[in-house]
Amino acid sequence: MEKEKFYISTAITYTSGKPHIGNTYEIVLADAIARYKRLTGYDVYFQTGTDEHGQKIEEKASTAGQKPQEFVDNVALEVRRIWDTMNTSYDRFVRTTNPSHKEMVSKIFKKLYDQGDIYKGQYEGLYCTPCESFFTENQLVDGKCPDCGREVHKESEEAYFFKLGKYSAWLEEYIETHPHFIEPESRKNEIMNNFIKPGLQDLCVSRTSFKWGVPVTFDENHVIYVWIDALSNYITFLGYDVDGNSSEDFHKYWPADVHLIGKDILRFHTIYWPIMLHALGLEMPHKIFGHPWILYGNDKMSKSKGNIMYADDLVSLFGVDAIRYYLLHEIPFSSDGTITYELIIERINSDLANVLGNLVNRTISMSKKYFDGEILEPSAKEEMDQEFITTILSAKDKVEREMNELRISSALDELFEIFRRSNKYIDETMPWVLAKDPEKKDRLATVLYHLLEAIRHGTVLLQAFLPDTANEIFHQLNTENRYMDSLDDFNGLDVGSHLNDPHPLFERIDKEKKLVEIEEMEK
RNA sequence: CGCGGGAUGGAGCAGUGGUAGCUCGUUGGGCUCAUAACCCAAAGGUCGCAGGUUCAAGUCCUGCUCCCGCAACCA
Repeated sequence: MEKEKFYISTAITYTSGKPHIGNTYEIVLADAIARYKRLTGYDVYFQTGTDEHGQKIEEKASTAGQKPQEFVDNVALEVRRIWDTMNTSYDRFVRTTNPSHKEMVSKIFKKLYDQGDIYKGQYEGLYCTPCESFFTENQLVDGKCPDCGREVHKESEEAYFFKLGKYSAWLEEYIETHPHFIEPESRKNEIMNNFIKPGLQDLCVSRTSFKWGVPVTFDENHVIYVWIDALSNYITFLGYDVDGNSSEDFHKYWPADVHLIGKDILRFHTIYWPIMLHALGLEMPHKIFGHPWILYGNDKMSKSKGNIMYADDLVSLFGVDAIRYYLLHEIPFSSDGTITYELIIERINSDLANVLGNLVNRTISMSKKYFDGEILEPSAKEEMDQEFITTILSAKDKVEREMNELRISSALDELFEIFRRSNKYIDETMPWVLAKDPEKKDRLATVLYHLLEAIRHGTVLLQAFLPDTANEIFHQLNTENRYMDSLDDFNGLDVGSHLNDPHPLFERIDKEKKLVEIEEMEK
């Protein structure tokens, strides 16, 4: 039977600078979903990358004394390095400066122009001559240019516009008849009430104020609006062709199942993008999910506040899986989450070191001590085991339910219930007491089998979230049985096989000491 | 009255109108296989404020206070 496909994308990162932990959250979130879908048997296509055009980049490059291409090459490399540091399993890393992408964006623009969805008109706005920039009424500071403080004046210039208004009613109806198209729901309401219901204005989709972008082929003074360029990445890199010669991959994977994006760019993905697709006669993505932000304490991360955390620094302090765990578990589904060093340390100690790490360590140690690490037949089941086993077996469906709603944090909670319940089972069965009575040897072997098998169940699911840790546990268990379908039964470990030596998975962190260390480092 | 969200024990969050839950932290106890870890128990909440509907409201309605986000071509 052919596998069902699953296409997930992150937004492409704007290459104006190094991405911080908040930007990195998105790729990790997408990665957990992608890994989980692969684990459960989907043919997954996971795309991420960088958005490399626009005025801001042109300016940044110039400040850095570099050519724009040189500048974005460096940033893209940095982005990719961070994505790799986070151990994310994207299938393709795309860059909008790719020549075939640019060519297709031009063609898309041309097609929309030819069919009358894009037209040439006049852009009117408040213009600051020295800064060569247009501003809106709201952007002005005391009625003057927010950048230089000088007077602005009304000016108009030629520009191309996209007829959003024409599709306004269609979009409104589409969103209303597809309740899961935009999530979380609060975001949907925001978009509907603020933008769609009042009626959409035509969007200015060309610029003449800078050069770093995809040119309008039939009018060389104009550069295509960066969002048209950026959004197209979801189809161009899959092999979409405007002339009807799209690739096999395109037919196979489009429409996307999930566009995972930050809540700040929801507008572009829920208005411009669907309308573009509709105008091109393409299907809609199934779901656009606007994830929340990560705040440092109560503040938004920003350079001016000096409170930016970077993924690579955090990883060198705490390890990849600890950071992955924090991001995946601590950020709520629809409201902004918080990150601080204290919270990271608390989470590592209580969940990873105590609940998970210590469980694996004590279980394997007992097995080593009592049976030299050999896995023996669980031949002495007792009444009390049933409830334990049932709990372990039920975790898979609970995790599935949460993952289908993209509630990653709740899925992890359900998964960790396996480890929590196992720690309790140790106290209920007291293996160290059984070990003192030679007649209880079969019972002891059974208890240990149950524990090891429960750990294996948890670890199979854990692969989606903490892949390195899962690999290490499988190694210690000395098993290759890491597939989802092995979770329907409770007999996945080979009797007669031997465990490898236990190694702590996560060291407990001395909070005070670590915080001092971090403070020293930041000086 | 621009729109949307939020206000629940020390912290972070769940909560379909019917005895207020979870994780962490705190306190006491237990155990000793294990990473001072694990298990049990307890303390701790007038569920932002004021009204209303209902046999019954954290959950519905109205008003108010405070916090956050969005407000269009800036990616």
